[in-house]
Amino acid sequence: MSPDSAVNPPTLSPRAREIVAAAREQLEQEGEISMRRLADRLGIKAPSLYKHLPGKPAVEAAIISDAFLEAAERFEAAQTLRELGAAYRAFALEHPHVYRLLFQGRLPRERLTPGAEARAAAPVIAAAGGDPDRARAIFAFAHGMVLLELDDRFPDDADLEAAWAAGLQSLVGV
Amino acid sequence: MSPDSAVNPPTLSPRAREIVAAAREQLEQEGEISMRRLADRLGIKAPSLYKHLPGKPAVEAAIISDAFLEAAERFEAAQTLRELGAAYRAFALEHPHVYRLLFQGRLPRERLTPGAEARAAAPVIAAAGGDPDRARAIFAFAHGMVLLELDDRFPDDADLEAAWAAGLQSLVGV
DNA sequence: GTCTATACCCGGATAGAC
DNA sequence: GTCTATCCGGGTATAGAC
Repeated sequence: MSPDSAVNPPTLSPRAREIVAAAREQLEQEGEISMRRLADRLGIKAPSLYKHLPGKPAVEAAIISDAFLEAAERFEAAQTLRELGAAYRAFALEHPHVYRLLFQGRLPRERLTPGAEARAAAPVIAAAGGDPDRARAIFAFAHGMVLLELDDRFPDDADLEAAWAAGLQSLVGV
Repeated sequence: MSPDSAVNPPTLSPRAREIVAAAREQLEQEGEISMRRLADRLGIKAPSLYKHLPGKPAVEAAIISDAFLEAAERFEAAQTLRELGAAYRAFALEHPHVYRLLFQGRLPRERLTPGAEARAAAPVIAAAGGDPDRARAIFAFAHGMVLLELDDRFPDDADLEAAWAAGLQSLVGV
């Protein structure tokens, strides 16, 4: 067996990569992916997309794998837990729709680049000092803060910096 | 002006109440509301629904208002923060789709029964000792934990009781 | 191989007849 | 109060032209 006989994910053709790039753009700009509008964007008809990728879930999986690695790089650059929290929030606010694709709903793990999810998670685990329960609590706090902010759940005058500081200080004792 | 001249929400007719009850059932059982299947459930055609309620968002808003009050009653019964956390998680696990309707995405506040959202939030604020930053951090933690659990984001062998305990202990110092 | 046209099924919603 | 007919928007499968 050759090394790239891996089933997940199938290696993408150059044309498929172009489609995925356009889909990422569409997601960022429109907030969702529509196969029909994605085809418009590329100047082709919707069914043509299916010659390059098996369907919408495959397009999403490719975006997810890429974005996990992108996010991981930013998280790895953080030196302190406070920086990690800030990096996490910044990524979510800069790419809200991509954030939701990565962290909301069930993850199609079978379709993802192996290791991509784990690499994004690693900095959080490290910051928790190796305690998995604490790491999960910190992750849940950050995820909850980001989603509540993206979903406009906090009052307009809420001091979110202070809430982040309060949470991180309590959870990690910084 | 009479007391019930309130614009939000419009008082529902008995028939509309029946429709909303059926929609709640559908949401719990199927995980989503479809106006077509909702009509099937009631033995009528989809367009007939629109004679009683203006559309799907109105159906959802009625369910949300009811469910906020339902959840509030359960949260108010909690005596300690540990109990409140347990009550929060239990509600989410018993009614996962309703939970998402209540707490995920933008809330159609204009359509809701006034005060319903605030009443569900009050016990959390009280448990935080009146500190709004801390209350937001606790809420974010609980929301994140619940969503990550519902979305199957934790490993199967994760000890979620321990993660809840770790988070609540840190955040409130119990 | 790459595209197109067509069509199917699902969804929410509206107009107008009974 | 309910109906039928209809529109628009999705994802996607198939057939066939180039």
